[in-house]
Amino acid sequence: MNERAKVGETISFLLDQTVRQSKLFTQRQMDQLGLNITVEQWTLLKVVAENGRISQVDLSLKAQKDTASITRMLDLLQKKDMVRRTADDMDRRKFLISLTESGQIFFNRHTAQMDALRSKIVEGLSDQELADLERILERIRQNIV
Amino acid sequence: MNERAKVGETISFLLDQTVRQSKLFTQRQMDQLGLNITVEQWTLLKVVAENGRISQVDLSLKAQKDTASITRMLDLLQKKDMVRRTADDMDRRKFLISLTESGQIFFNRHTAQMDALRSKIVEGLSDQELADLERILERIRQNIV
DNA sequence: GCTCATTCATTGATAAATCAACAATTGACA
DNA sequence: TGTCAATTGTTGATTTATCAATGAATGAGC
Repeated sequence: MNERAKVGETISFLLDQTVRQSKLFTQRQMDQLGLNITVEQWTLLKVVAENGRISQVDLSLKAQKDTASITRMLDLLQKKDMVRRTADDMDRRKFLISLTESGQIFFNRHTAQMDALRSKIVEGLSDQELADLERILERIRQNIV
Repeated sequence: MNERAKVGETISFLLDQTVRQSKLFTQRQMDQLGLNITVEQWTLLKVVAENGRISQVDLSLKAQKDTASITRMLDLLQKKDMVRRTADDMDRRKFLISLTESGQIFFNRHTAQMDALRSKIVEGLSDQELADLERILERIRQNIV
């Protein structure tokens, strides 16, 4: 391994750029489709759709985001009438987050498009390559615990 | 390919998390070492070190960042007396960016540590796996042009 | 039953990313 | 030479991430 690699040659740089540009690509496609939400907001919406009536801490675990980020993203999604916060009778510190009716409709209406975008990003990669990628990323994640 | 994968199972999510957590890991190590700059600022510093006397547009190309981000990051690095902006005699729209003396000293002093951190992230990956990773990321980048 | 540590959600400060709009220059070309 | 489009850097608005600190509520242990 070359310890004196230029910035543009390092794996971290490549990883970072790839992720950022994928997100940018997805965002622009979403804007063109007129979705009017961000990539991150879609991800959060999807987690809520998959887990309905979930607390913000659990949401932060599933989405792997800081609870502070979750709070602010939920504020925005709530303004767009996509999600609601319901007080938890069992634990008054908590809110249970769920999709609103229009949030559910929005999610259903755009899931296929979003899946297609996601597929486009890994287009042309074989199952073997995808498996390799997952394994490598897993290893990296172990390295930084 | 499963079109109905949960968020946590998608490649985009894995990529995103890996990059974010690598950055977080690196930042915390840097904080412990007392570097007092951010991961992104180090990257920019490194690009300047590699390209001395470079314009902000060229810097934005090398670092693959928006010129707006470059402007603000340079403001911060300038406050820390790491870089300077010198007026370009040939083109009065431009500044030429270079390391200050203390910026150069700082960069020299910490390069080995930063290289070590970078190595730690890909520890245990074979040359073959690194090559695979680069190829796969390259393919993804082609997909989103 | 009380106390005290923990948990949950929020807020503030700071950094970085994106887009859009802008002023000052530059340079192409009619 | 004069005009006009393009380039360079900056700023503003918005979103997301990080950490630290906070108030309210919970629950474990005495």
